[in-house]
Amino acid sequence: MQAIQAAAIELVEARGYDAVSVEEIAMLAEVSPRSVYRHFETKEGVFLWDEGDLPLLEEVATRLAIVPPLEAVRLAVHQLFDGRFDTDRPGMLRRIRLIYSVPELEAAAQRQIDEFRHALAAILASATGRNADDLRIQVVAAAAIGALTVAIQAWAARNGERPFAELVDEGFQILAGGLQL
Amino acid sequence: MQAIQAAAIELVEARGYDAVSVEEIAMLAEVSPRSVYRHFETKEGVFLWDEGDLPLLEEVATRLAIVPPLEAVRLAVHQLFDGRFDTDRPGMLRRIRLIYSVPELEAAAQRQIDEFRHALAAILASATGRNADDLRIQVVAAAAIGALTVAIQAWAARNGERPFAELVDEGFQILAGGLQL
DNA sequence: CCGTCCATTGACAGTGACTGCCATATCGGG
DNA sequence: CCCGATATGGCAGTCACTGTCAATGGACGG
Repeated sequence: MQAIQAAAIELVEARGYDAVSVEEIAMLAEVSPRSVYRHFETKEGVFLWDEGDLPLLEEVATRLAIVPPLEAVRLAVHQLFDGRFDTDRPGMLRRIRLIYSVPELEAAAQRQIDEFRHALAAILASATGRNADDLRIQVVAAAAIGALTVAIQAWAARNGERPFAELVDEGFQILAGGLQL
Repeated sequence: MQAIQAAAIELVEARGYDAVSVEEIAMLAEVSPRSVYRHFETKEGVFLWDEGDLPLLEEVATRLAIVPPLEAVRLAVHQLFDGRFDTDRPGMLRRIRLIYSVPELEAAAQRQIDEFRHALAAILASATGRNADDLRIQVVAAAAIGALTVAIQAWAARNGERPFAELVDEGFQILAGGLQL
């Protein structure tokens, strides 16, 4: 999977997303086109794939017993992502930039994020004893996710020079402050 | 365009999104498949199309001179959408439910919303004299958009029984309050 | 009433994403 | 050595989407 993703990024950076077919990606990665679809659901999935996305929800859930919701999300993010953004800075930068420069990929990413938002709302609801469709729960989840994606994009826009952790903290601080300008 | 959209909704409600081809939609609407693509960019676009989406940004911009950002967005939304949600309740309900029950459509909607978020951030930036990539600007825009989409989905989830205007106000109140639970 | 122009549409062919199906290879355990 | 499980390749088919060209039909000046 890594080989396929690497080949795909290579080609798309050189020639653009639409101008690269799955067949070409498969050729460069030395697999059959059919095999690409065995490992990834879609062409977009090849670029979005990331090994460490799943455990975040669990981290949030554990912390919810102790700290308020926004705080739980913030801490979980620090725990799981600060390291990755520091150690693999060039790779992450490359991939994030690619995703947000290709509309198709940005949309697919947004879809993934949206699934995560729903899951987060469910966790917040069960932790606070509220209903999952409670407006307050939904708004909190949406705002938290929003701050996170903004932090990611801001990190990439600044070439990864400002620490990701700092951007996350600043974003959540703005949320907690009631969003005055 | 209305005829095509009506035909499309009809078919998809009966048989599901994937089971309906553009060719069938075209047939029911009594046009050629090619003509569908003359009016809509994609199959998804057929369902997302809505005549009154564009003026919102202008409304926000004018109000920004007078009231704070969150307030400007809230008021502009009231001005432009309260009416539509009241007068065409069954139609809006049908379309919103359809969109959010089909992953492909939800993703496409999200993409549209994201474009709007970027535009909103740009407006907020120019109105406050800040840079468009200012983290605070981005977070405010993301949170506002989040509250709006939550309001829309909450409205549909409650069968349109709670007034849309009320849900919007409640959402923005939660944002302004710092998002405690 | 007729020819001309313009815009909208239909028909057709082609590309590429994605899927189902079947044959083949590879490999650890009996 | 064999056997079952799992991964892979090849192939054919569907469907979204695009470029191109020809036909249609209505508006308008003559």
